[in-house]
Amino acid sequence: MEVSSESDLTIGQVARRAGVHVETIRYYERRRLLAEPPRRRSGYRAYPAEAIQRIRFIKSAQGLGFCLEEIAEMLELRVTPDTTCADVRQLAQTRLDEVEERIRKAQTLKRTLKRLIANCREDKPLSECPILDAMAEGPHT
Amino acid sequence: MEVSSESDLTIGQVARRAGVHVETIRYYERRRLLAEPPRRRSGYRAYPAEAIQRIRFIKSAQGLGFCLEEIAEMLELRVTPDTTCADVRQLAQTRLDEVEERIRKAQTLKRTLKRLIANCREDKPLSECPILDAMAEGPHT
DNA sequence: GTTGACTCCGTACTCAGGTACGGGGATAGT
DNA sequence: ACTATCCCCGTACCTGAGTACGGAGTCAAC
Repeated sequence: MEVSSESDLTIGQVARRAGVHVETIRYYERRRLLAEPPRRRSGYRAYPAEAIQRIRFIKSAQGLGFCLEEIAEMLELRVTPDTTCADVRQLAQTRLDEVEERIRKAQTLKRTLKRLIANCREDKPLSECPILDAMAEGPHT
Repeated sequence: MEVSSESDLTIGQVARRAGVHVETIRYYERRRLLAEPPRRRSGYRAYPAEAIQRIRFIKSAQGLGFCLEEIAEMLELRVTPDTTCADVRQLAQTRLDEVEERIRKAQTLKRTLKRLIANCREDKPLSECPILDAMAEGPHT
C-alpha cells in the first residue's frame, strides 16, 4: 500500500484503465461499492492504483452473475474480521444454484421451441401454423 | 365471432380469467397488444370472450422468451394477408438461437463457479479465499 | 493566455414490464 | 337507500445498471 500522492489517478485515468465510463465510477461510489477517494485542492478525486483492481473485481464478479448488491456484500465481507472463505463460498453456491435453475428453464424452453419449429416446416397458411396454435393454448412444458 | 352484447366481460372478469391484473390489460392496450374494446354507455370496457385467449397467448409467448414487441409482431402477422407459417417460424428460430446462446453462456458460468467452489472447501481465512482471488483477476473463462 | 480536454455536481433519462395511487363515477347486492 | 366493489383516467413509481445533460471550474499544452 503506497501512499505517494504523486502517483494518484484522476477518475478518467482510472476509468480508462479499468475499462468503464467515468459515470460508472461515480455511480459505484454512490452505491457504496467504492469508497469516496481523497480530493485534490481542486476538488478532483485522487485515486490510488488499487481502485483499478477494485473495479476490475466488480466487473469480474458481474461476469459471474452477481448483482451489485451481492458484490457489495462480498466486498464488505472482505474487511469484516472473523469471516472465512466459507462465507464467500455460500454466496457463490447460491449463485450456482440460480444459474443451474436458469439453465434448466432455458433448456425446457429450447425443447419447446425446437419442437414447434420442427412441426412447421411447410409453407402452410397461418391458419394452420402450429406455433401460433401452441401459443394459443396456455403454458408450455 | 359472436357479437352478443349480453355475454361481454368487464376488464376485471377478463383479468381474473386470464390470470393477470386489470392494470396489465390496460397496459397491453396502451402497448397495442390488445385492441381498444367497445364501451358500455357507462364507459366501461366490454370485452368479448376471445380477449381471454388473446391474453393467454401473450402470456404463453412470454413464457417462450418472446418480449412484448415480438409478440405484437406475431399478432400483427396473424392478421396480415399473405403471411405464412414460415414468417412465424423465422421469429421462433431467432428466439431459439438466442436461447441456445444464453444456455452456452450460463454453462460456462456454471463451470467457473463450480471450480471456484470446489477449490474452497476448507475454512481458510479470507485472505486465501480462491473465489475472491479469482474475481480480482479479470474475466473468467 | 488561450484553447481544448478534463472534472465537478445534481438531476433526469433509458429499458421492460408492469404496479401503485388517487379522486371520481357505476353497479350490484341487501 | 346504502355500501362494497368495480371501473374510469392520467400519472407516477418500481427494479438494475448505468447514461446523458449542462453549466461551471480546472488543468495541461502550445
